This record gives sequence, C-alpha cells and structure tokens, in this order.
Amino acid sequence: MSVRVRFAPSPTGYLHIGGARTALYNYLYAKACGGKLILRVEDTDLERSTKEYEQLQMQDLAWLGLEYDEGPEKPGEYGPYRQSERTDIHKKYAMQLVEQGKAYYCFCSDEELTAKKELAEKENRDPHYDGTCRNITLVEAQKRIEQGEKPLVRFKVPEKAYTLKDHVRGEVTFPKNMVGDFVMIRSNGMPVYNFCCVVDDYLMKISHVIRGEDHLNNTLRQLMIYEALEAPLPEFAHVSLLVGEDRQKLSKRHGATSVNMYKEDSYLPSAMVNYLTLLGWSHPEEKELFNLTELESVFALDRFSKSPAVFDLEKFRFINGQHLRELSDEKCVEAVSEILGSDSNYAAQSSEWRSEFISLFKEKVHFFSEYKGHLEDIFSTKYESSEALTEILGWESSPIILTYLKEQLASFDGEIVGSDQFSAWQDHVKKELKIKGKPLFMGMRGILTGKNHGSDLKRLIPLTPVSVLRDRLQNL
RNA sequence: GCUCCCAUCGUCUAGCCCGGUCUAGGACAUCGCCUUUUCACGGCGGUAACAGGGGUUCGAAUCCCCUUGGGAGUACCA
Repeated sequence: MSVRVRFAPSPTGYLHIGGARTALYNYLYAKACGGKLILRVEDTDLERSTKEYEQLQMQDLAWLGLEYDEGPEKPGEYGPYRQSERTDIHKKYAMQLVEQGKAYYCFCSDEELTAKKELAEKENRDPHYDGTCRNITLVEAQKRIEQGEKPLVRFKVPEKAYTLKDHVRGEVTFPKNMVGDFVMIRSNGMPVYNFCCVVDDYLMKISHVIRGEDHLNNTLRQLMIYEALEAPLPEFAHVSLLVGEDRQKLSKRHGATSVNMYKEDSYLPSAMVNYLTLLGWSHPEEKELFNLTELESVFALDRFSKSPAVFDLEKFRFINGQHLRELSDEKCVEAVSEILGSDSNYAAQSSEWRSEFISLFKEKVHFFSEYKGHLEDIFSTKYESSEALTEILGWESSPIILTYLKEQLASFDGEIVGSDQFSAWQDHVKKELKIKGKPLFMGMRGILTGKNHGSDLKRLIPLTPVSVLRDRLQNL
C-alpha cells in the first residue's frame, strides 16, 4: 500500500511551531517512504478561519521547505482539499449513517443540553448526552424537519471498548462509555471535526495519521466512525506535545510561538527544521546537526519519545549558529543585505568590503540579525566607558601610542588603512616606541576601536573608514 | 470528578520493547583549563539524572503494581 500522509492545519492563526513540527514529521515520513504529503485545510470553523491565515500558513510551510504533493493550490485526484468545500460529501456520508441507524437526528435545544450537563456534573455522573433523541424514528424526524426544526446529527456510540495501535503510544485501550453520543453535523449544517476528519482521511486514502497527542482522545471517536463507515483504518502515530519552560502548553507568554516570528527574527529555516525535529525524535546515530535532505533517508516512526518536550531557545540559538556557519559567505552577504536594508552603512560599502565584513564576524554570530550590532560598532565613533577600557587607556604607554596614531592618521592619504599599513604602525610602536606585549596590543585596540575586545585588528581596521578612526581619536 | 497519556542531568535526549556489557552515554547551558597577547570559534576536562514506594528476579533505568507529579480529553473548537 502506498504511503499517503497529511498535514491538516486550521487557518485560525499563524502557523504554530507545534503545527510546523507535525507538518515536518509528516513530510519526512512521506519522503522516507516515497509517499505523498497532502495538505488539507480544516476550515469548518467558519467563525475563526480566514483565507489570509491559510495563505500565511502555506507561506511558512514553503519557507521551511516543506513541499506537499496535493493541496488547495495543488489539486490532485482527491480534492477539494479545503474542508469547507467538502460539506456535501460529509453530509452524504452522514446521511448514510443516519439511514443505517448508526447516527440520528437530535432536536434537543442548547438550553436543555446545558441544563442536563450541569445536572449530571452535580450528581457526579459523566456529562454525556443522555440519548433523549436516540429513538426518534427517521420518519418522525423528517416530519419535524419539514416543519422547520433544525436538528443536529449525533453518532450513536456503540457500547464497547476500543483499542488503538499507535506507533508512538503502543496499544491504547479506551473503555466503553468513555464518550457520549457526539455531534457529527451541527444544526447549521456544518460537519464537526471528528467526523469530517475521518471521512476525508478515508476518501483521500490517508495511510498514516501523524499528529499531536492532543488528538489521542479524539481517536476513540474516530475509530468508531471508521467502523461505522466500514472504512479501513489508517495507522496512527500520536506525537508528544511541545511545552514551555513551565511545562505548560506553549502559548504567547512563552515568547514567540509562530514560525513567522522566527522568520522575522532572521532564524534560518534549516535550523528550525533541525531543532524542531530533535524535539521528540532522535536520530538513529544520535546525530544532532542535520538538514532536511539528510533526514529524508533516515526518518522512521519508531524513534519518537513519548514525553512532552520543552522548547528551549538556548539550544535553538546554538543550532542556528551552526547552520549559519555552514552557509557560504555569498549567501550570508545576501541575507544580511536584506536584513540591514538598502539605506544602511552596509549597503553603502563595496562588495569586497561586505564579504570581508561577513566573513570576519561569521564565527561570532548566531543570527544574521547580530551583524547589525557589529556594523554599528565599526562605524561608531563613541568610546564605551568600561572599567577595562579606562584601565587600558590609563597605562603610561597609551598616550604615546595615541599621539603616534594621531600623527599617522592626520598625514594619512587614503580611504582605508590596509592591513599592511596597520602592521607597519604596530611594528613602529613596537620597535621605535619600545612598547610591546599587552600594552601594545590592548593599547592599539582600545585606542583604535574604543573597546577592549573584538575581532582581529588586522582585519577590522581595514573595514573601518579613516574618517571614523580620526573621529574616534579626536573623541578621546 | 471521570477517562486516556507521560515520568533518565536545569533542558533535549540515548539506553527500556529483547533485564546483566550502565560506577547510565551524547548535545545545549554552566564551570575550569588550553589555544587566540582581547572576544568569539575550536580543543580538553568538571558539576549534574534513572520521581517515590513496593514486588518479580541471582540481578531492574529496563518487567509488574501502587503513590505522587505533569499533560490531554470530557464542546453544535480543531
């Protein structure tokens, strides 16, 4: 049987990192098996779903490199791929179940239902639907519908236990009476998640359902529907959830939870893929740094961990830095251009300058956005008043170096102090002024950059315009 | 409340299914040292975990039970 998996987001917000992770696992499994990934938009909640979010989520998926084979924008044999466009199909199957006596119309009002539920809770009974409308005959029900009543459709839950075989959880048994007769079709005619999910997975020939553990309990209902529909069961894998540091479900107060935010913070998509994969899944050879393509050949459903994983920005940062270092200088130059914009000092420099700048700071930086600070440092003429710097400038050798460098800069003719020129100055200070060791190196650094640490001066000084150097020394 | 799921360093995890090779391995973070006359990168090393209690067994991180803690579901949300 050919492998067909799906990612089924609800377009009610930005793509969540948890959602991205399940999309990723589905993608990887499809690739690993030579199967297909289907994108199905679950927009039956008309109130909250929007086309904008749908678009945005698809963009984020594309940014991560998770291409799918069939979806709203990529029609295949099993469309449409938007659930809201499939209600006729859902209704058809619902009617089938009603006719077979496996589901029934329910005319109970909202008020009645909440009253019953509250009573049940008070009496410590399960707040399940009590089955009032279970025995209304189809003929009678149709008569009431003709008279204008707007019923919903409930599934008649069989009195038995169900067992689920799950790739992550193992065998999970749901005892009988765990759920009451649940709603399949709302009174407004829209089908409910648990029902259309099954109908669509069945019709779209989904072979493996890989999704978050929050759906584990739902699976019971879905098992019942598969059975009622006499549809073959897909295989299931319920992946553990992502949580915040406090072990609570990831939410806004934990910081950025949408893929979009990381994109804007200049995180690398490859790093995001790498890190997200690692949260709840482990490489057979315990590798921790990899890219999508490498994963495609080793991904398997038997290496998931069962417990929820804390999303840790610290490790994500490390991984991002590693991926950044893998990139060519050319790619980094381009990416940084986009981030810093066309009116920055960076854009104003020559392309040689830009690649030297990128290459010089590449080992220091974890994110592209961190280049901004380094850029500002190069063009800044201010002195940081730090204790360490004050100490350096306080050495008796420092004023001598300062005077010498001032003279040199005053008579210097050119835009850029090359590394040879810089070395010549350094040699002069060493040989003629007899300053060496720490006072030499730290003195030169402190005076020329206004900082007590930074990159190699031989590379940093040639990046710094002479005018900036002159101003700095003037400001001392 | 009821039902389901989960439990190894601070964090992500390997090991668990198929008990001994585990004085529990790796990674991030952290600390120290080396390297770089700074910083970073890199290298080396340290601190740090089988939730608790009962079984089963010659032997348990690994199998069973209970307790505790966490999560999810119990919707005309998905």
